[in-house]
Amino acid sequence: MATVDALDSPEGVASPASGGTGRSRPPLYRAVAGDLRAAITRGEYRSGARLPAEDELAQRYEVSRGTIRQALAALRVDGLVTSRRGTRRVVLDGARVQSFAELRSFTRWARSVGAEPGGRVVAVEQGAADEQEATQLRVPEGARVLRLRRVRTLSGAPVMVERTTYPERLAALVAAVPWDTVSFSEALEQHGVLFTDAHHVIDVTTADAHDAQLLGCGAGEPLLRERRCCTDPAGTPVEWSEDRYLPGTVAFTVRNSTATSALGRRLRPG
Amino acid sequence: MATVDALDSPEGVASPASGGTGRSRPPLYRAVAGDLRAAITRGEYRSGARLPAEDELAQRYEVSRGTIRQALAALRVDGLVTSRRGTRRVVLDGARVQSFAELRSFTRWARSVGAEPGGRVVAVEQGAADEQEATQLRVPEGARVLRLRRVRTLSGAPVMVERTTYPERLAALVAAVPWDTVSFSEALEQHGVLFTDAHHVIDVTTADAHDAQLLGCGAGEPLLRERRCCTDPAGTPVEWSEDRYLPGTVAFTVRNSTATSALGRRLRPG
DNA sequence: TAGTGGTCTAGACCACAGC
DNA sequence: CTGTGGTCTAGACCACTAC
Repeated sequence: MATVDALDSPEGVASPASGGTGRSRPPLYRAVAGDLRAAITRGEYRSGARLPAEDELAQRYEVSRGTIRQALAALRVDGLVTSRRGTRRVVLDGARVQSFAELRSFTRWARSVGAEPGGRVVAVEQGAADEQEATQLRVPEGARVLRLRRVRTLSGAPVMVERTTYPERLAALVAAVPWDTVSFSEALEQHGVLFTDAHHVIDVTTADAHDAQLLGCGAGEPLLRERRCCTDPAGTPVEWSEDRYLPGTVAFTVRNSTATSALGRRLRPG
Repeated sequence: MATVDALDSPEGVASPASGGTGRSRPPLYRAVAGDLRAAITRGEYRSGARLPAEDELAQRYEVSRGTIRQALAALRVDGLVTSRRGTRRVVLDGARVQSFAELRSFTRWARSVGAEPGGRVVAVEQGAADEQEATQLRVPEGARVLRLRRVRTLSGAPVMVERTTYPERLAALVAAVPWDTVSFSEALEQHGVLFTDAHHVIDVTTADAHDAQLLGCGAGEPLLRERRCCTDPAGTPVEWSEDRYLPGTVAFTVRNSTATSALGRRLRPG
């Protein structure tokens, strides 16, 4: 059950002089959100059920209503509950929402769905930014960039070709990552590179000869394409990638609502 | 410039005994968010620039810091600004984010990008829900549903085939909408149907004979597919739709961040 | 050390849903 | 009408950044 016990997290007592950055205590509202999320997952509040009122939750968790509202806002963003003035919150049909990290990293996503992620670097090259790369990474056209091409596999079977471009500023760091590393993302994060925002564009393209060879399909066959630009907290682009998936291997899902709307349709030029 | 003037919205003085629902005054934070959004769009705060501090904004708009934070949270969700403790907010490269309504409604979206939306109903039928429809609309398999198939056009050219299924509860309402209505969404909203949450799945499919005929492409050619389920505030499904776009006409875009993550990748069964 | 955003509280009033 | 979530305020303390 959802009691205050859930808030007495072990990290409460800070062991001083610990190594690393020694993260500060996680905020209360996150603990509350986590507990409510767990209760929903556990089936304590089934799909369609009404959540307790904010005031009641505030009493139960012994926090203020504001903190409860922060927690509920998080659930709202994840599409787990509705919110309407005048009535209690209702639990939505709870498709699990992926974390930002799972979204950005093929490796993390694969692990989260219980598949075995793999990858093979097929090309690394230093080059001059073309128009698209320049625009996305916000560097001058012709600036030096590092390109990395990999085949990504699930349980050994190739499902995607990934073409990632990094700005020169990160080139040395990327080049230093062993080629057989499964997750470049995690490696870069360990070196202090922060990914905090991403912009995705999803459409259809066709396989070129190289794609066809790597994925074992025919040239000209349709592929699901995701182009993605990740930025750091200052808004500076840190990675630009074009991923091409074999049809039938993955689909992209989006949840949104009147309160939060991050998906968009885009008119293609021409 | 961003002054309090922006907050003195005309709807301040309520004309009593007006028709319709006579919406209540829009919240302050929305006015602030709108003003900041406009300032960014106007180029007053360019990409990469730092926004004023919360306290300064609070003074400038003569509202509390809490209200300013609500407004800034909205900009954050839209991917317009970053947020990091210790430094001012930074304006991100501002791709305009579409509203939920623009997202859900082809008509609204088309208008928002300055294109001329059109549509033609090619079939309306009463039928029994198949497995997918039953799951999505959360009705028993075999329950009566209303299916609507339309070709959607941009400036006269067909770009998409839309197959929408409504639960029986809405059938009468939908059937009463004139077939030449451009936006069924707006028509339904005017009759009190609320759309507040949506779940989208995006992938690739191939054109069947009917698609090919309607879109003027070859059967078997790849199409970009969006399947969408919209629910009302109580979480009850109100619409299930499968839209198939000609490649090259639209792309889907998603913005997300560590703070808000609504996009997901999904493993396809099989 | 000063500035800034993140978190949290306590209380107030309002609009809307449902009885 | 009562209960509920939405909005707003005023103030507090803390963690982190940048100087």
